[in-house]
Amino acid sequence: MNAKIPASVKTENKKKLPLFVRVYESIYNRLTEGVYKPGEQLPSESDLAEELEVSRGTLRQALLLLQEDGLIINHQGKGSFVLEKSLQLNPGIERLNNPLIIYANVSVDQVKVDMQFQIATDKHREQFKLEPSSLISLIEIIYYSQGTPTGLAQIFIPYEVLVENQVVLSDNDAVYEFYNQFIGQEKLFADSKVRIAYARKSTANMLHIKEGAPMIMMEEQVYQTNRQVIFQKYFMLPDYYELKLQRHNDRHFGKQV
Amino acid sequence: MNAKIPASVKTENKKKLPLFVRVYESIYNRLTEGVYKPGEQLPSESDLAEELEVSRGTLRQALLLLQEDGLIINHQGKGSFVLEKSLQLNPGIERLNNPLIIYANVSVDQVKVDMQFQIATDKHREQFKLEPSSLISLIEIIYYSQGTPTGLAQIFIPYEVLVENQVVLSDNDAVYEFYNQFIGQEKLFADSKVRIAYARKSTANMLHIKEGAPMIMMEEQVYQTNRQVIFQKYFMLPDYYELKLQRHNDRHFGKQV
DNA sequence: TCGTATTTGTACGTATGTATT
DNA sequence: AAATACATACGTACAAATACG
Repeated sequence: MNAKIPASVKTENKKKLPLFVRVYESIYNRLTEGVYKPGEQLPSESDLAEELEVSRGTLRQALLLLQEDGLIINHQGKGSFVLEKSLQLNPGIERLNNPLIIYANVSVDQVKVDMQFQIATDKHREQFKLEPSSLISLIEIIYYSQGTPTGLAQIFIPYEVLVENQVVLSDNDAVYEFYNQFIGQEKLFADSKVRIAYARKSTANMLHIKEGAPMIMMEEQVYQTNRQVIFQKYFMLPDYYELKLQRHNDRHFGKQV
Repeated sequence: MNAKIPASVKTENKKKLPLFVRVYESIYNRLTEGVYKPGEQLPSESDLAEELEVSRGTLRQALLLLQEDGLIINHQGKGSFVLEKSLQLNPGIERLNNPLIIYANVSVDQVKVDMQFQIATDKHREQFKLEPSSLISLIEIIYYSQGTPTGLAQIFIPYEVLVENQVVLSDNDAVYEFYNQFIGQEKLFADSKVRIAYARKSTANMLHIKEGAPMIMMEEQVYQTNRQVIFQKYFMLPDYYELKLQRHNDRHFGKQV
């Protein structure tokens, strides 16, 4: 037990967050600050709980989060251990991020945003469960690195979703900001497909590549709780992109879920 | 409350599994059997716990697993609901599976397995933390659909890992079986990269494609607890493959993990 | 080899907080 | 405003795996 460590996490400012989250953040900070170093064993749950002045159950909730982050690993009978840095994986595309920004091997320093409105096709209407003659907005974003295009995003959002979120439609920058913020929010999930696509004339022109050139294409439906809110496609030029990803084999319990 | 449902899950045969797992399986079965239908509300946690004769905490552990499976969703104050079938996503490549089999849009009905041993290169030695002059086995598997190649797997496994797992090396079929079983086991995870690769002469010959043809390439290091046990590459012909994937935005708590 | 102590995993009961109806 | 339902938190007890003498 280390006496120099602040005794209680309860006294911290963020009072609205659940206790187990604050405990998580507290231990997370110790990990990043090197109080507990890679490979080391954490104090026992009883000791840690006592030190942080929470119940063991609450502490275990926090440790569970750290496990999900891939920062620590628990072994029954042995203890909890900080994983080696080499094993602390950065989150990949299984997190709902914007791969055009995250996975570029050059720095994306410029975007060109274009926005237009279309009458929803039958396919759109079915996907988004829209009324007839609803409007769909198509946001096209071209990503550049030092003047050279690296990729393209095509984002379909029902007009009504934009209205609900009070987006200022007259300003392309505001729309871009909205999109980035919207994708980052919690409780969103997406059903995605990754394949090779070959540039059609229009995309070839936009990305300054030859017609028929292969690109990494990621196509996905994004859901908010139980409603689809976005349909989008990411086109990535193969020279600039490599999708990173963590793959796990969690529980199956004999049953292939 | 439905009186026809067997009262207790405690009396089931599988006594070794934790109670919350048996409760999970019990509710899972009710979902697949349609006792609780998509869109419906589950009984309240208190009722369900009482009916299944477990504590509410244990029931909640089971419900958590169902949530992670993407089968149900909980809303504070409202209740737990079965997700619509359309929203019940099939697990994608974020699960450590063999994409060459899972994501082929044609049925893979034949494989050709080849195995050879190499002296570990410095890169291999570093990756796997091997002694000098260790041996690495390279397993090459070509996947066919009706005689046509669809993809290729190149799997590097240290010889000592094969020995530990008592693999019969003389039989290629046994090696193939071992690999499938090994990949499917629990507590394995992988750091993966997906990009476009262009066929070199040797792979072009194996897959009956032109040199320079684009392929989806997935390259990954597979770890068991804290030791790398496999380095592998999957090459997928773009005509036959589309990688499916679920993307989430879980917790961040203000902090980008 | 065999206990014994330690450590994590599971399970229960209870109480209270918070969001929804 | 009251009732309902899920979320959080605590305390306790025991089981299971591991470590150690």
